[in-house]
Amino acid sequence: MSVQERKQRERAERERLIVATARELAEQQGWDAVTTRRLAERIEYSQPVLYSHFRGKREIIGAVALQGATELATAVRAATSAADGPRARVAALARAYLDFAARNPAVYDALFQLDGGLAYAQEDTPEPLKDAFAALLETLDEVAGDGVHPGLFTEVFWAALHGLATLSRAGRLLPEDADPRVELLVDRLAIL
Amino acid sequence: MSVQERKQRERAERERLIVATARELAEQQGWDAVTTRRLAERIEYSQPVLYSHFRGKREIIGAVALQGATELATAVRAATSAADGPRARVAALARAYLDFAARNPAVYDALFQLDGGLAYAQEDTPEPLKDAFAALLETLDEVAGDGVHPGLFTEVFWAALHGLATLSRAGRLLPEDADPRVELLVDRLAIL
DNA sequence: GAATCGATCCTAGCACCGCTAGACAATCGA
DNA sequence: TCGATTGTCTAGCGGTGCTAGGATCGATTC
Repeated sequence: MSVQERKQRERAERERLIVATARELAEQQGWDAVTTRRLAERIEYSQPVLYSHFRGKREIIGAVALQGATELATAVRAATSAADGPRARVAALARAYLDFAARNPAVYDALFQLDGGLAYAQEDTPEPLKDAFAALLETLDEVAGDGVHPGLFTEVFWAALHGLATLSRAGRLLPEDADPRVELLVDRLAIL
Repeated sequence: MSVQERKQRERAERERLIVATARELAEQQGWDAVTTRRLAERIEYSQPVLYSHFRGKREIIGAVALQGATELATAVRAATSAADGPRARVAALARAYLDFAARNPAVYDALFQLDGGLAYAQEDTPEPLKDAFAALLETLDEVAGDGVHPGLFTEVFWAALHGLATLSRAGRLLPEDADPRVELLVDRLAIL
């Protein structure tokens, strides 16, 4: 029994190594550089080993995405819980979100830009994704305004943040005015 | 001289054919299906012919993007000019933008999701891109609010629309509440 | 302790990708 | 009519994601 447990442990450890390496490589050189060959070489196993853990590259991206969702939720909750008052909380949320996207571009891509084979806004949506949305909802709930469904409000606010994040990163928006853009967004969307 | 002109005409015609075929194929089966081999086969020329018109696949995507930018600008202007009053104009703009993204997903991807090798928010940004932004600015200018730079306001509004467009299309948002989301966005962001 | 047998991993290769060198044919100017 | 130029194609390079099948290793059994 103990032998089997050790094997399972080692297997789980290797799976973590794969995901961590994929993430690292993606952050260093972009997802295009994350090929199954390079990934295999970095973990010092052959290519087919990857396929004994994941169905394919897509699932590896998905695994990185789930990791990212958990971290994003944590980052948002940490930022909002440290702020006083609704206005400050919403602003902190927005900054934390955009900061996460800027600091972890590859992870953000895995979450929202690439196809990680994950289900969204559905029954079988993985828990980390639901929880990340919940983290946004917790703070945005109180500023949705009367008669506005908090979920709907959160979706719109989230979409705005997502737009800012992606357009900024793609060079569609100049980075200089990032702060006033956030201020404008918070002041207009949130009802205090 | 006339012979040369005919050749130039034919060459330009073939270039249009390449772009149109790439766009068609992308809309039908997604950009992943747009390979240089398939594209060459569809236009009934060999692969290298593509490279006598474009530096590579990226430039073909860029060409589709520029076409899309022109059409997006036209669609937005048509919608806003048909609306009465600032509120109606902004709402029409938002709907026209999201409608364009939903009806031409591949073109929208070429514009904002994929790398078409185009410069944005810079000196050498191609005219169609500048004009598409200008089309948004024309209408949003009047609802930016006092003391808010219209360009900055347009960027934020655009980012919100872009977020809604991409998250909707990726299945991150359920399509049912599309209308109320737009209403909320317009009511909150625009100062009437 | 040796033999067996199953799990595990790797080598090799598939079909496809973007892109290009070099052979070939068609057309043009002299 | 002939040479030069232009245009196009065939063939192939190195890369991709993914997989079949053989080899090897280690736990189990006698």
